Amino acid sequence: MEYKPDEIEKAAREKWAKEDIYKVTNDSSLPKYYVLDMFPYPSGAGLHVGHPLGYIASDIFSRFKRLKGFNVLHPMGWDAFGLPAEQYAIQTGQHPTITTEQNLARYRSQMDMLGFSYDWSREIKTSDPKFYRWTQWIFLKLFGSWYNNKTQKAEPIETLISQFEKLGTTEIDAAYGEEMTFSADEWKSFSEKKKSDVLFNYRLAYLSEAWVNWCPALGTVLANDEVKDGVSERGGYPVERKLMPQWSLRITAYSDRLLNDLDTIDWSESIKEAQRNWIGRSEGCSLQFTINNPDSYREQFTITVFTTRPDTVFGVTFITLAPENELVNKITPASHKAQVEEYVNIAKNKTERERQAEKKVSGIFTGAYAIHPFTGNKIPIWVGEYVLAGYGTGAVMGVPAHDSRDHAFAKHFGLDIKQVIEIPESLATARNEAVLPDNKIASQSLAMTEPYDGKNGKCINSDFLNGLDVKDAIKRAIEEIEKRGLGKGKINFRLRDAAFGRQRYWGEPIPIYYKDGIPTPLDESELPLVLPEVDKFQPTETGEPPLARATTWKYKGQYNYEYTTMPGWAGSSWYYLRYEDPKNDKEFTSKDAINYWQNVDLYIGGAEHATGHLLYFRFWTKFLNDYGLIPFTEPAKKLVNQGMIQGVSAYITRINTEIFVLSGSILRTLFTIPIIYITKEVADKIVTDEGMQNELVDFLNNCFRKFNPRMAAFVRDQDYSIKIDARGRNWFNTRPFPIQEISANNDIEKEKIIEWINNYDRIENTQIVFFPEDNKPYVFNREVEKMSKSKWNVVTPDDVVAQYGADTMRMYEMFLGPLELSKPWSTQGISGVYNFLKKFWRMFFSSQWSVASSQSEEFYVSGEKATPAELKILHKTIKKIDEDIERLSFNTAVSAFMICLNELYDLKCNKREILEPLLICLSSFAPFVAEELWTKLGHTSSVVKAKFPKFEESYLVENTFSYPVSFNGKTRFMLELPLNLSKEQIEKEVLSSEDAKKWLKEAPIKKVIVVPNKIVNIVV
RNA sequence: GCCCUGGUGGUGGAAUUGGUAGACACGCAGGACUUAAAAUCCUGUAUUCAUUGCGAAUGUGCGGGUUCAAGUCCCGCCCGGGGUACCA
Repeated sequence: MEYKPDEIEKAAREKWAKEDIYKVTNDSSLPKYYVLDMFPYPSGAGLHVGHPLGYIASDIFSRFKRLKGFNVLHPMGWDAFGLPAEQYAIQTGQHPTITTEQNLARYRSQMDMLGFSYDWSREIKTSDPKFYRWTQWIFLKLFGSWYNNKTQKAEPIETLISQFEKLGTTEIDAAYGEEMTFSADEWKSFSEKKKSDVLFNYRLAYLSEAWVNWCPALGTVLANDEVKDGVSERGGYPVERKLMPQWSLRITAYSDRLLNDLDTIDWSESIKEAQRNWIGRSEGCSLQFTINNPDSYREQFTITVFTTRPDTVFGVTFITLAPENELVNKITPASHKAQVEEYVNIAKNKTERERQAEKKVSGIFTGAYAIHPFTGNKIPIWVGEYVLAGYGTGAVMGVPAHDSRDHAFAKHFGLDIKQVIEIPESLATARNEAVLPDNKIASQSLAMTEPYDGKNGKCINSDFLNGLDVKDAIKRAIEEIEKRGLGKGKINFRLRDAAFGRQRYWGEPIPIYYKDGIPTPLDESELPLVLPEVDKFQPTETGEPPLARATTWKYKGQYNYEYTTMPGWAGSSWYYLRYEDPKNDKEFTSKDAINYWQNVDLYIGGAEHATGHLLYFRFWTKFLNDYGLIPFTEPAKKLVNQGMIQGVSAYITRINTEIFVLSGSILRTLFTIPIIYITKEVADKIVTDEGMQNELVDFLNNCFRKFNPRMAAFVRDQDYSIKIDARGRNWFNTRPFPIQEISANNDIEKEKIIEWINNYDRIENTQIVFFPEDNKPYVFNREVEKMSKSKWNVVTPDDVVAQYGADTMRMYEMFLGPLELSKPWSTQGISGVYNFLKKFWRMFFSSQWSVASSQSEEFYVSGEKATPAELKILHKTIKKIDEDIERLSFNTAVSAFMICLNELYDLKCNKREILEPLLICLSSFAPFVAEELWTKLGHTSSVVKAKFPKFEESYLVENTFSYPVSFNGKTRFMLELPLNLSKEQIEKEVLSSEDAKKWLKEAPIKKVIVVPNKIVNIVV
């Protein structure tokens, strides 16, 4: 009987569905295991071959754990809120609910096709009010909490209020936005509104005026991790900085714990490192500078800076403020006001992208001076873009000798550079700076051409710090600063609070309404606050978010609800808990469920969520733990990042058709020039080769004449000829072409290109020309990159499954290489896995050993007793598979199956005693084949419920070992010796062997190394 | 720039604790079966030299080192991939 994947897979799918085979219960005496895939966003394109990589791995692991006797929670659901569905809704008017439903139905069917063992009775969807009710509930808890630094826990806001009432701000050590001090009496005298504002300074979910990443094209605010290179991660639209009222979560309160607890979890080093960098802890101190203000009527101000290098305080020669710093306006004397304001305005209004692109130094002198707290010197105060408003105090002390940015700034504006740390001799030499006899360096004063920011060296020119090493000097300087009351030791984090409001429709409503201008939370009992219907998904004419369109969007018909919605990551920050008890309408998850399932044992997903989702995920877990709602502080014990399966895209190069011609005084575009396709090779040649350039110019001029006689006349009349800017690569456009259409040689008949362009670009074929005009096929330029619809390089699993079956697809993706590795998709080699499955199948059919036709073969396994050799092969494989799955080394496990099969095949083994346990091992990789053969073996229950075969060491016991014998480390021959020999006996045996004599000849033996059961090495 | 990764045959990759480098698979070459094809099976396949057989030398990005022994450990470079960037 032939192996027909489509038939057996269909049958198995139906069987599993009918028997509800993957359902798991919460009341089990078995040990639990929780395997989770990262929450997918169901996009319109469906799954491509890259998506299932992690799902296959987690599925194999889940099935394996089930066979090993665990009660395995392996759920799937949908991160259903999000921008693409809403953008689509804006374009088509179709409600995001509908699009989302369609998309996830497609995902679901693809997942079923691949045989994933999800318990679909636990399916969740973030856009379902039954789910987001609890997201809102957690938000309200965050809103009603402050962070007590003393207990290192979130606490109800009421405890803070009662402290305010008793003691004001004294004795409070809380995470806050800005420093506040008031007495209990003052607190009591505050208006309701004022009290509300003050509390927002402490709440974990709060509303404040904040600089945000505003994306005009998307009409919304984005979190830091949603902005890449100054543009939005989704869509690539420019992002501006804007000051606006904004809901945020005080994740910064958890900085320390988020950082420290990384050491307790088994996550990849690269993710942990990315989080450490993102959190960005730095130790230092604050330091105050008073302002030397000649305008005596003006208020006295102080500037506080944050520095990690107080040891360099004597090297301060200027102070720089961020353009956004409020002090700029206050300290600038009238004489400088105009210029400073102009500079500040320009700097503030730049987009993130412009700021990042701008590499040159910019800044302006404010006209004001500060007093150096130790030397009493007057030092100028500048404003500079390189100082960030959001970090530290938005002000830095300029130490140009020992900070590269300060150095660049000082050099550019001709400010003093004062060296205060000795440069180590080796470095000074490397820099060609003369070293004087007494180990002082010639450039120790003014002429430092490069900054030295290293932390090795002793302080010089630094009064009480002189002679101290940097490390000691830092301590000493902080001591002195604290003693003189100029500042105090401080730890700063790079991590910012997370913007939580989105000016969009398709997200969870924020359960807040505004009563007399005071943001007021809904009561828990009033949840869920359900997303209202709106006539359009766009902002209102006055620029308010879409929710403002809903006339009913009022609390008790009276007070306006909050118009912004939650960001995409809200639901995914806690969803893993909901799977444990997905239907509960009394609690987010029951205590019993949490106590049984606990946190995720194995979490598999892409590395792109390193600083976004995975940080919020940990943050919310810690918060819920603070309230005793869950008994653990980390959401996932082990995290594995699967590599990306990239696509290969084919690029076609064409000459930029926007050729401008100066007509009179206006630049006109010549639209009528044909589209000219050239290969990458030709394009590269044109850039450098003048002969080729001339040829192309002639060619273009001919095209004019041929395709546009009027233009040809113009060209002739004006004696116009096209010039090519050899440096300007912009001259060429590249455009992706569907990769599936192209042969392995990367070439294609030109007619095909023309046909495709007609269809997709709607350009008539008379307008398409190739250069040079030979008859050879067009050769493409290939690139390996992310699979994406827009690049026409997407390969779906559907095609692969149709051709080879899901089992082959599953095993092949695993066979490609280590799970964590990224690799381009290629089906080269898939036949190896397919052949394996076919061969495995044939082992179960009677006449397999005759080479005759396969038509008449019947299912047959022998009941004979297995031989020791057969048992050895089986148990070697059981051991290997078990170990490999445990360490997620699926590629080597697949190899092990192949090796096992080859060996059994050589022995012509078709014994049940061997094949049946092997089938169970294979069932987590190829569940369909396994189910079919399992049934044929006469079992009535599913292979899913089988027990993983027990490994018996006794079958593997050997009494001899084949020693590789090497001379000077080079292996020369093998020698089989009994295992029970002593080192001395082994040495004797080896030296007396014929082979050894041949190699030894007369050479004297210096030493013989014998490692029992490993190797023998003879040194001559 | 900084941080994290990785670099092994024609290709994907294996070598888990320093102990036979190249498992397994693809591809390729040759052969069997067949009228033929598909399917299946067998043999070979790191490189170079030698081939009459035995063989020999080289070899895990490059240059050093430690060791009886290095793909694996140490030092210094080069290249690819990913992350991040005025974070004071």
